[in-house]
Parts: sequence; structure tokens; C-alpha cells
Amino acid sequence: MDHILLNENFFSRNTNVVAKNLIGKRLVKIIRNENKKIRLVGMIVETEAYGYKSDEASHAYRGMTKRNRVMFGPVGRSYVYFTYGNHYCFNVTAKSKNQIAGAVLIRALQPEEGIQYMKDYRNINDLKLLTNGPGRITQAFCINKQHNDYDLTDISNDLYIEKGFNPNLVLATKRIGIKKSMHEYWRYILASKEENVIQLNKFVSNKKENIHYQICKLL
DNA sequence: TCGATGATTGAG
DNA sequence: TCAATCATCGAA
Repeated sequence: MDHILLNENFFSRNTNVVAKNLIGKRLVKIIRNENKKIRLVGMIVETEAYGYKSDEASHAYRGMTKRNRVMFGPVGRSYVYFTYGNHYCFNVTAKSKNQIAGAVLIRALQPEEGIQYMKDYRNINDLKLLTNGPGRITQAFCINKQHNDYDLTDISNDLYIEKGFNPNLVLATKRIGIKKSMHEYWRYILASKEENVIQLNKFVSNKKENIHYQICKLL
């Protein structure tokens, strides 16, 4: 069964390359209900890359702290942190051999399996608002601080990332909600081209008209 | 120890 | 547009 999981080699690349290539993959969490295993699954449709020095918006910018230490460790691990007094954000550590630290923030998913459980955890019924934001994902998947530093390449854990499909079109834009290094196009979103018009995936967060983007993957 | 703040969200 | 809300960080 291991062949369906992303492995260490996948995450041992430049953080931006991994962020781009995570689009179309599947985040899976196994929960238990009355001794039955339930799969919560969402396809990754939006990510952001965060680096080390030169990336002022990154938690790792000023070096290692108690909170960000996972970003400096092995790749393919979860980095979960608490923010704004309310929300958890879920990241995957990823960096090439010559990078000191790096992580990819998972910003939006397209719900695929276990949708009713996600709706219950979020206490909403609107599919489009279920997992279209980093804080919404962790609430829908019941991910919190205890899921920090999980090995996401190990299928014996209840949280991992599966191979998905190869998207035709991925766009790069500026990252959301930061005040530094705002010029970098390190946010990646799933899109499609329909009758020559580019359409963002409907589960992407912070959708805006006239969004400025670069096409970074087109098959 | 202490004040400032944040990779957000939901309500108005 | 704005308040909620608290763990974390860096300065004192």
C-alpha cells in the first residue's frame, strides 16, 4: 500500500517545487467511529511555500525556536501551529539538501470523502466553506497541536498524503495574510482552462476578481 | 516578566 | 470593515 503515499524523495526538493507539486495530491486523516475506520479525504487545491533567510514572512526567518523547530528537521513531517488565538494551521516540511528550513502551508482542499463528518466538525452545511482556508481545514479534519511533527510518509499514522492526479494548470500568486516579502509569487492554486478562459478551482480561498497570477504549470 | 502581534475567521 | 482571542516571540 505504500506506493500510494508520497515519500521522502518527494519532499526533499526546493520548498517551492514541493508546494507546486502538492496541488492535486490528497490529504487523508483516519478517524474512528464505533470501531470503524473512517477516511476524511480532501484534494489539495491551494498551497504556500515558506522558507528560511530572505523570506521575511516565514516563521523560520529569525532562526529556530521552540515553535518552528519542525521546519528545520526531517522533511515530510507536519508542522502545526496555533494562531490568532483561534486557529490551527497545517504545514508539511519540505526542503532540498542545501536549504536550512522550509514548510508548505496547506491553504485549501476540495472535499472528497467523509464530507458529513467534516460538516459536523465545522458545524456548517455549505460545501464551499468547508475547507477553503487553513483554519477551516484543521477544524474539518480535527487537526490540532497534538498532530505536530507527524511523519506524513508513514501509512501506520492516521494522517498522511496520498498521490492524486496531475493537474493541467497551476497558477502562482502572492501569498495571503502576510505583511513582509509580499512581492514573492509563492502561493499555488489549482485552475482549469474552459473555452479558453482560466477558472480557479471553486474551493480555493480568498477568491478575487482581477487576481494577478503567473502560469507556472500548463500541460 | 511583559507587550505586541499574527501564514485567520465569521459576523455586521 | 472589524473584533475575537491567546500562544509565541523578542525585548527589557
